Amino acid sequence: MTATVPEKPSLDGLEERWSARWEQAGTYRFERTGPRSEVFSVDTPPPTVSGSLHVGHVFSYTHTDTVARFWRMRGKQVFYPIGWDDNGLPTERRVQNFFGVRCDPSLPYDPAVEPPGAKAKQQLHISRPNFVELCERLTAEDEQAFEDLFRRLGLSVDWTTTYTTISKEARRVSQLGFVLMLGTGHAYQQVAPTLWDVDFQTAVAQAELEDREQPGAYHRLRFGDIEIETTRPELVPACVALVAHPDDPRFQARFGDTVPTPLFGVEVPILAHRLADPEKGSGIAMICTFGDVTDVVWWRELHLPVRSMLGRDGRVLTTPPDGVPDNEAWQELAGATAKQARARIVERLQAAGDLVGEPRAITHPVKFYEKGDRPLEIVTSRQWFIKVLDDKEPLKDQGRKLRWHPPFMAARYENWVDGLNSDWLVSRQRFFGVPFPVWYPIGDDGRIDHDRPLTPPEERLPVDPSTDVPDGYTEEQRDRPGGFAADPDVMDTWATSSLTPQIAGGWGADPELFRMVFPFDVRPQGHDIIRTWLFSTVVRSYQIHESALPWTDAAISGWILDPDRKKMGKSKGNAVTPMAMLEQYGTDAVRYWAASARPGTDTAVDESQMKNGRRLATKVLNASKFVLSLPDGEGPPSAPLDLALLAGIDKVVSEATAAFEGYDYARALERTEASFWSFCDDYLELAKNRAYGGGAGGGSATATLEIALSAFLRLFAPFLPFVTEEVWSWWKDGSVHRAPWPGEGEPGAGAGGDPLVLEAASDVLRAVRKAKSEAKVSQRAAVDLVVVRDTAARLAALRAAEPDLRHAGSVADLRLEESGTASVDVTLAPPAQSPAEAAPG
RNA sequence: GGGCGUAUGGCUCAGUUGGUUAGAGCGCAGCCUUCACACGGCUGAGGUCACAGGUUCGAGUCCUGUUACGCCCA
Repeated sequence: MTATVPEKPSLDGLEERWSARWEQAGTYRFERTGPRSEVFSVDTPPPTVSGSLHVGHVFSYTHTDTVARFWRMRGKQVFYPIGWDDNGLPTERRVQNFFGVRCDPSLPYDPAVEPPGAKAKQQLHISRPNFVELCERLTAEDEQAFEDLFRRLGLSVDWTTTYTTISKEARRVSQLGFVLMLGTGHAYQQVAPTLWDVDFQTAVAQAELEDREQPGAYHRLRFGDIEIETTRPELVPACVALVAHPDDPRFQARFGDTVPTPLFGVEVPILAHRLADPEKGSGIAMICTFGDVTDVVWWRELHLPVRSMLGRDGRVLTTPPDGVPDNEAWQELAGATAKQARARIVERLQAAGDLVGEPRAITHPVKFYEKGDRPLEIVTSRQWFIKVLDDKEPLKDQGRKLRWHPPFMAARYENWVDGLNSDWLVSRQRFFGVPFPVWYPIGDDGRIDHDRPLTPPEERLPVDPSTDVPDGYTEEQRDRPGGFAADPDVMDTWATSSLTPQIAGGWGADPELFRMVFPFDVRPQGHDIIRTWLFSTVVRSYQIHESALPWTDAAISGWILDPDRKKMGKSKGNAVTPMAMLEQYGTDAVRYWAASARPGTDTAVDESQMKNGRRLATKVLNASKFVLSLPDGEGPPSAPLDLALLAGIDKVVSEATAAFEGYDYARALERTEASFWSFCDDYLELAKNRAYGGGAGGGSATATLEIALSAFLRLFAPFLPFVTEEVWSWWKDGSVHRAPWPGEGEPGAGAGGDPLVLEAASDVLRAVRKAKSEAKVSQRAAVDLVVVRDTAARLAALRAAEPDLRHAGSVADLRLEESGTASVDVTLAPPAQSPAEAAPG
């Protein structure tokens, strides 16, 4: 072939070489040509850069990349940006420790601030804009590490379109989304009891909860003549009522009575409510403000007073709630953590004779913030919410309209929406995040008027209300009577990352781009964040973009497990470094492993699969070298064996294409790979002699080899981008990754060959090899006679490839006999004879 | 408690609407240094497809139940 084949082709060093070339040539650059229908847009997950790199990144991002590469070869303009999620708690904590600073949103911006560093004895308090600057400085380094990995992994993202979730542009989009939803009433604020993390001192949303089984104990307490059971005896001072099921005969006569709380003697009513479980404990429970979410329901529905006893730091307040005596028992609790308070009050209850029997140990599920270490408490505070409960049904419809890959993942979404029990709480009492673009007027009496929030016009966004001033006010009026006050909170991370399609697509800033890419084609992501990222993105698009879905397809990838099939976690010390893996096996090999995993399937790290991937890449290199060092093909293919091969390739192409269209990259790879191995093992051996120029049909063979190689390289290109590009560069202009996907209209496509010719010849060849193998002789050993008995149809097919078969097996005499029972008998030449003398021809 | 998924050779997995001797890789065994390939090739051993019923001419594949494991939700 007209090609420049290296003497000794190698896989080493391909990554550096081709990554640089692709960057230089803009191979993966998104071009704004053509309409939306010719664009394939990917809403890529922005990884949390403050976390560590792990194999999971390599895994799922490879899946997306194979699909993006497929569509690029299909002629689409691929919009494949990537973002870095630097917004949120993980970054906040890292920056505090790294720079020795603490954010104080009440401070003004100081352009000359000097962070003291990690070793500082005292944390320096700095303004929110200063803090954000430091976050940006630190995350820039982290982002570089991610970018290095993803480039090494060969992701075909367009590196000119990266974004970060704390960038000015992301803040603009995030705030714009909020302001619009405030205008439509989808966002609202409310003073309400909410789940609260006492360590982070912030409210948390339903989506961030997790139940953890915790040891606890039922304590049977005496309230007058009634005995209740509780796992949280320390909340007795916060008790506002007792509650039993309305149908419970044990308590029906008592509804309306009051009983005194132990130790404090506060009279509380006995009430009826359907949520009281007669089976649980003594059948009657105490309602405290607030011990758990059921307390909140009871409190609301039974119109009970509030007796709060825990502060935002999770400690008992110094002064008792209204109506509760400031007695010795209280003073012993004041200032204690919930855990300490429990131990103290149990002792006192015991001494007072109000504890019946011994506490009964149990394990029960307790709600935690997923990033938290202590059980959540419930405190009353002012928070921002986004309405979702009102839209449950339409949001479920949105989920049904989405094409899920694999389809069963849709159930996760539907389950979650069904289980929603509160609106989406989006405010966080933290610093590093997108601030709410809101101020409040302060009355002349100094009271903040939360009912009349002031928002900036769209063109002023993004703003930081802690340093920016609402229209019509001056900085001097900040926090003064008659002036204004900034909303102190920031948005939940998901409130911003729920807008990644809008951020990446330039919503509100680049209408041309937005029209070309939105709604996106696909959201690839893990199933662990269906309830957060996927759900919240659906909500935002539904509410902002007139009921639009943000994408048509959701490709859900599984989790990566360590080799022992345990969940891969950096804390467990079992995480394999992805860069080391890429260096050891080569990128193509690691991608092969990742792409072998079925969509949505949890997958173990399997180095043997990477070895196999490397073997495949090497095979591609060697087979290509062989094909490309042959004489030029003189087409078109005409020999029956050659047409049979091409028919097989047609089939593989259509299977791989269909698989890719359904996001089943793994099937596409499997089909291609299986076909490629039989191409190498069987077809190549059978066609070799003709290709070298021996016998008739040499031109057909070389033309066929050329067509086949071209197709295989392109079929493999999404999976093995480096080795395929390397080989492509030996004989073609341009990048294989911009070459058209094989299909109809190709040379050799639809030539109408009979696959049986290749199949029958391969079967006989295999039998010959087996005979030689069992006789422990070289595969080059001569065969005197092969007798094939088979059906007329198969013999006819075989006859069409007879010279090829005889050359490939060094067979002197081939006899074909029609028979009902198929068999192949191989008679080797006598061992005394040397191979050279026995060679046929 | 509700939902989803998985169960196939020693290991990791494929098996698309039910159809001829259930496939691959790794591992294992044997052979071959062959003019594309020893960072290789060829050949082979190894499976009552979790269990029990059922539908069917025919079930790894469909239905029912059971068990085990994983995940999501409450």
